Amino acid sequence: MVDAVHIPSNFIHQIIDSDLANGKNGGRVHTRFPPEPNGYLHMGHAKSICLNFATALKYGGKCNLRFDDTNPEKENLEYVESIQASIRWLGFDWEDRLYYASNYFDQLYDYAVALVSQGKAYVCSLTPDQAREYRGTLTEPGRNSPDRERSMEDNLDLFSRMKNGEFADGTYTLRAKIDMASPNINMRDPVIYRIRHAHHHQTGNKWCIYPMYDYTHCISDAIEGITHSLCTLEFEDHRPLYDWILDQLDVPHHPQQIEFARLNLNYTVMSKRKLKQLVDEKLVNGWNDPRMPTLEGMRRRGYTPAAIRNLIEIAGISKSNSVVDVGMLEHCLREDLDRTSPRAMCVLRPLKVVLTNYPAEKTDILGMSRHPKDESMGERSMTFTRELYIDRSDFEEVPPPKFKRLVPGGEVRLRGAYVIRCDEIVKDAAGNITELHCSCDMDTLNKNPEGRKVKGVIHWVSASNSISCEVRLYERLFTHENPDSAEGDYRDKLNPDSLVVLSDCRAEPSLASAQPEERFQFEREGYFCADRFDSKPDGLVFNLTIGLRDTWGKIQNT
RNA sequence: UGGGGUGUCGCCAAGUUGGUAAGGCAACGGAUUCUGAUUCCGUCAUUCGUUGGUUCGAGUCCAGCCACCCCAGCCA
Repeated sequence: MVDAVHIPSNFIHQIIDSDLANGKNGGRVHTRFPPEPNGYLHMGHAKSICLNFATALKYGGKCNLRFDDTNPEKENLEYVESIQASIRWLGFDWEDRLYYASNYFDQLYDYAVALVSQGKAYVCSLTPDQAREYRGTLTEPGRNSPDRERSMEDNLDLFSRMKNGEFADGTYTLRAKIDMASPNINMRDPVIYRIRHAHHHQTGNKWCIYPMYDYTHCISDAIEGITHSLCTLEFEDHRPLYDWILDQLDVPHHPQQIEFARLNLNYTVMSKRKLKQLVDEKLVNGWNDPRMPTLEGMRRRGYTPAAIRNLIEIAGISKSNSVVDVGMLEHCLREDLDRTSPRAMCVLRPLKVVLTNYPAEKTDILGMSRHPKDESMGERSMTFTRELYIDRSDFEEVPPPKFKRLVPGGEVRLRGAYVIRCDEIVKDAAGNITELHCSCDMDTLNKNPEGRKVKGVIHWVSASNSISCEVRLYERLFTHENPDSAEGDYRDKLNPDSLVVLSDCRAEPSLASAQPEERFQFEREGYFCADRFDSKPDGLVFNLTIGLRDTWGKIQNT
């Protein structure tokens, strides 16, 4: 459990401060994160998780995990498990407070009976189509159901028979009796129970009627003693119903619902429907594809929980619909990764370099710090040999202006080793560069050459003393800032280069022991992590989490 | 054209009793650097959707207007 998540004060905390000052709730603060187990958690959920848990932490309160499992047909255990794993991974702990709305089905039923007994709810036989027609429109009031004045006795009997399984799905519903003319459509006698002969992942076949969200959520909150029920903006219109239900019933407590804006990020989609479509149409490789904004995908990609938490912190909590720039997330990521990742060298696109003046049998064992600013990470060693690999992008036969890497006749420093000069370019029959013949200035180990400045520093690996590995390079899934925008299908805005697999990269020997999910900074390239599922000791696979800031690349593109 | 919300710098976002626009991201300069990384300095809203009004004084109060988001599931 992270003990310090700082959500900066926001309008919700101001409400809580004022509640506390007024002695409301006996000084308690109790929140909950209430996912429906009908899919995997994504970045949007992370906001709610952080807000709810961090708020509890800030005020010395508690936060429950409650599965809002009132629609069995869409839910399953796999989601229940994945959701818990993701919340733990993010760094939060609900201790012994894991609940399910289905825990309350008996109480919920009793409360419904109480409502019927008070004449505040009735059994309705309208079909879904009829119900829609009776509901009216945004600008016209609805009409009362013909069943609205059914006697309390008959309602009780019918509701009990609904529960006992005497009726088929869709034949009856239980509706709250409120006001069919309300300008708020949620108040036009909303359905609170429907018949569903479906197996439930928690309650099995015990029930064939299931309570609706609006009816369930407020009562669940009340039962759990939730003080502040935080939810997203689209539920603002539901608040009157939330309060109405609790006002009718003899519940132990009346929580306050407060709404905040969802998290939106540019260059991605967040809707469950679209995410599912990407998976189903194999546009990505599953829900945990490293390009997905799901927490499982981001985890596999190498994102750190701290970076995600930090983004939520700096993005803030408000009520305005906004789109956060992924650049902010990337900033949080690099900030955390730079601090925590040991450095290593890995040549992504190898180009052989032969040091003509370096004896074939000679070798240098070079010690290099794992982190330039954190000595506690220690050192690793690399073997320097006559034949090396450098990255193809670090050599240009015809260099662009301001290029400060290797060029014909030019010098460059091999990081942590010697300064070399390119003397000869070797090409194959097709004119492709196959190797470089260079000379090594043997007097430049750990010291600068006399009388000249060598500006460029590039990374390298010994040809014989390095290991082969696969590297998966990821970019943003979409090329379009707003894939959801009106023009065109979001799938047409997918980035064709979002995944590039490099199968013969050369890594320094110390990387051989990389464990799944272990993170590194490959110097001058970016942050990588060993793939959680595919990386094996004899077949290392690294995922690019995020590249280093690339001002050179930016200069070139302008 | 019903109801509920929101509009402060390219992107987030503070601004609580009206007193003269925080911060972060991005961007742009520059310094340091054996990662074109990191770090470090500096620049970046006479203006708060808009029009009026009240006031010595308004992002903050009042009125009108405009734009955008959400709601007509027996989904959550």
